[in-house]
Amino acid sequence: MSDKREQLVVTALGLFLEHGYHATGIDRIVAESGVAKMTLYNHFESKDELIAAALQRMDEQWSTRVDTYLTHIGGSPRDRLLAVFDLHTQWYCEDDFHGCVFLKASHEYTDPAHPMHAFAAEHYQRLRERLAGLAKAAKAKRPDTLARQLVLLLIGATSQALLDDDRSSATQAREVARVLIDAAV
Amino acid sequence: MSDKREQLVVTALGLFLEHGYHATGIDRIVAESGVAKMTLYNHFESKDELIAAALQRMDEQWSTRVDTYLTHIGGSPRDRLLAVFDLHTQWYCEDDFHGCVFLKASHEYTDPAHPMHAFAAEHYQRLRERLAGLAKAAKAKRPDTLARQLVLLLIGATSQALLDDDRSSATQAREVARVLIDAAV
DNA sequence: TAACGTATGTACAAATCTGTACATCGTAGC
DNA sequence: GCTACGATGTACAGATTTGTACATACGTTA
Repeated sequence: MSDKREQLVVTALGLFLEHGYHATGIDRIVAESGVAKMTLYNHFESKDELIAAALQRMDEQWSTRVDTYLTHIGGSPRDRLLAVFDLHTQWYCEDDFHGCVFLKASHEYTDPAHPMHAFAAEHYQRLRERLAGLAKAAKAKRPDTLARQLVLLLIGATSQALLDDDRSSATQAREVARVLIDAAV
Repeated sequence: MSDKREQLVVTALGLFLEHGYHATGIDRIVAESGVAKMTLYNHFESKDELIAAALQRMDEQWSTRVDTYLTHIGGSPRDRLLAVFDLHTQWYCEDDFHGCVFLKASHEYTDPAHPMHAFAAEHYQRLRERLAGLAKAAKAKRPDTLARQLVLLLIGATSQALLDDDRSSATQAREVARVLIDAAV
């Protein structure tokens, strides 16, 4: 019966996204999740552990989301590289889009050695490796370099989407990506 | 004798950069600046006003820094567009680099209507317009589109430099920028 | 029926947060 | 020397923070 734990992580994730980690208090998480405070501390040792669980969950969520989207899209490796940008456009158009929890973590915990910051870096490292695999399949000359460039574009698009409330930044980044990919094969 | 006000803004800016806005308390700003708390509230009505003053100051600081760097560099408009990326590399290599206060503001205050978020968006809008002017001087076909792409690259480079503790992300973005600029003229 | 694990609600501890009150000190101008 | 003003230090108010104590209730299982 880990229904309560699930509710806590989901509620916390939403609040962290909208208001940040430091600005979101335990009391608010408890109130909005409809769970008793003692239940929270029964499932998690501390607020930091709840944050870590929320990041972990978002990481898994994105992993499967990218997986299912790319397998559903199909097409050539090049098409799938570009499709990642379409997926980001979908994301930015969601009503509850408030940026990326991992970029947010790197901004609130600037020390690279901090667990939250480190996990955020690893999340994007995993994305980078996945794109490098696709780039290699697309016969790019330097797949790792291309993957790094594409992730930089995605991070830029996500940051700009939040900053300018601009849902089109991913299509804009996609145009740049197309030029890069076609130049790299 | 607004020496104290200056000291407060400088100290606050550094703390906001390293720890964020919500995580930085008034007491710490007061302690590290060596100024009495009442002096702070003599110069600023509230913490939010101090944050606003810090953002304002950083905006002016960057404006003059870009100005002096570009006039010192000289060269063609194309060279100066690329030089902006070199300036960012310089920035990332500073010891006290902890990301961008404006991107940080957009992450901690996700509501686009929030004054801090709005000011951050305006800061990058000013940069965008400046780059559009250079792009026009470089005879780019669509200078506004190019400027948007370049700002997206800069935002991506800055976010990635913080996330991955990677001081080379600006040179990486510069490579992409070079391709875009040469394709746009 | 009895026992056990989980969830609950309230109350609280201890620290920290923003902002204020107030008496005092130091200096610059008249 | 006197006045005015900015800066100081301390103490505090009131709210909020994370985390805990404890008695109670519910449901399942033995």
